[in-house]
Amino acid sequence: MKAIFSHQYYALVDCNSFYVSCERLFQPALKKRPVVVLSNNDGCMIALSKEAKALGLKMGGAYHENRDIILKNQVETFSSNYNLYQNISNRVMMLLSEMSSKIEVYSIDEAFLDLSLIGEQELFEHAQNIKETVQKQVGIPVSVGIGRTKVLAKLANELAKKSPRAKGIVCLDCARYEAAALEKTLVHQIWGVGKKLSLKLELLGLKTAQDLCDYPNDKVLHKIGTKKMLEIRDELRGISCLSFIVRDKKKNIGSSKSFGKKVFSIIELKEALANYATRAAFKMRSQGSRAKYIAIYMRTNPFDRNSSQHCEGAYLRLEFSTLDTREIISKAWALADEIFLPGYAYKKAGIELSEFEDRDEYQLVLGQKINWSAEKLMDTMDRVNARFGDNTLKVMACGTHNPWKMLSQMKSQRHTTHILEAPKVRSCI
DNA sequence: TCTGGGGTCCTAGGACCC
DNA sequence: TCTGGGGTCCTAGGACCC
Repeated sequence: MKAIFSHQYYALVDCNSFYVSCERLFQPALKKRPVVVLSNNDGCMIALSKEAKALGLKMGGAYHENRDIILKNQVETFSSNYNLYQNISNRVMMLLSEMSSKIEVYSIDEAFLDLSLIGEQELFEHAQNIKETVQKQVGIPVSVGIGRTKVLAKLANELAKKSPRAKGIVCLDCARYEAAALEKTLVHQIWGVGKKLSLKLELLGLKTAQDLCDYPNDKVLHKIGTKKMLEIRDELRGISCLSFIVRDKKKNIGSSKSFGKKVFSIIELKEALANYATRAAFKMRSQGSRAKYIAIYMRTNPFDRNSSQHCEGAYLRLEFSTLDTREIISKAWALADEIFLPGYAYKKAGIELSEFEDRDEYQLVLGQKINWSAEKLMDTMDRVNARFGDNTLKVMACGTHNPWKMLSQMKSQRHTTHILEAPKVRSCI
């Protein structure tokens, strides 16, 4: 007889090797084959199938350093295709929200579910149902971890992914299971404990999650990792500290990318910035916001030891918030003029918008006029681009040739978001 | 040749005020 | 020689996440 807790429970549902699973969805022949998905610019590996990991390939590893292994083992390689991944993610999240009273979408491939309406005896069965339903209706394999707090649910999920016996589900619904899980988890594997914090914890002699859970000295923990560290320990003890966040709007929105080649000219760099600004401004308008704060940065390639380095940022705060892509570009360009240094080989640039106000409800200053024509123009531009594809309408500052543009040589089709790239089905009748 | 991009939260310490 | 103290607000930057 197991001692069952009487508590609130959370589930963490995480899609297995999400980007790889999305690619496999449209190419079933890739099942059981080694597959990797590359970051923007085809720089490093950001998603790997189990089979690819077994070859010794690592998450975050540089593509060019592992090309030999990849070619020799015929590893299927894809450039990232975010249109596809976001669309599949939306389908998964929609389904999950139907299976829970409350859902916190934590990232593109994982979500916390509030299980307060599920009876304790039914938790495991519910996890099985979630797993099977997502697999059947969207075609994406997921792992489910259940625990009394978010940190415990996350920990359960890690074990669900690792242990072959668990078959993708770990439910910490009794003291014995919970203790075993804490004992098996090392401090650096705890959610919220990164490299720096785990080093400090290890210096204290704490090796496992159980050690941290049992550690009584609040003062010492606070010194190591402030309030956050204490919250993590309490969550491990089953005391809920991290709130369930139903994310509404983002507080800052950025866009930055590495260039496909070295950029020496400010004209090309500004063109890239105009494109990034366009994207950030569009994302901001989609959530109904307007920005007051604009920051940009540019940097050379830190890996290139033979070239001189320059990395600098600049920002400004507008008198009145804006949602006008043209205004954002012109401010970004002015900032670029301030910090750009000729003679350097720039590799990356980015823009960030923040200090948002609500698009339609914000404080006007005496004498301030709303630029209705700009608002209408932006709305029209967004609608046209939504209907006919990104960049159908754009500001000329974005240029047309974009020689700095990143490489993305192995991208799959936008199967679900672009009509010309949808899979074709042939009838045999 | 080639090493991601996009976020959140927290806090120390500076600036300023009385 | 002695040179206040307490409070608030802001922000850059650190740490972490996927």
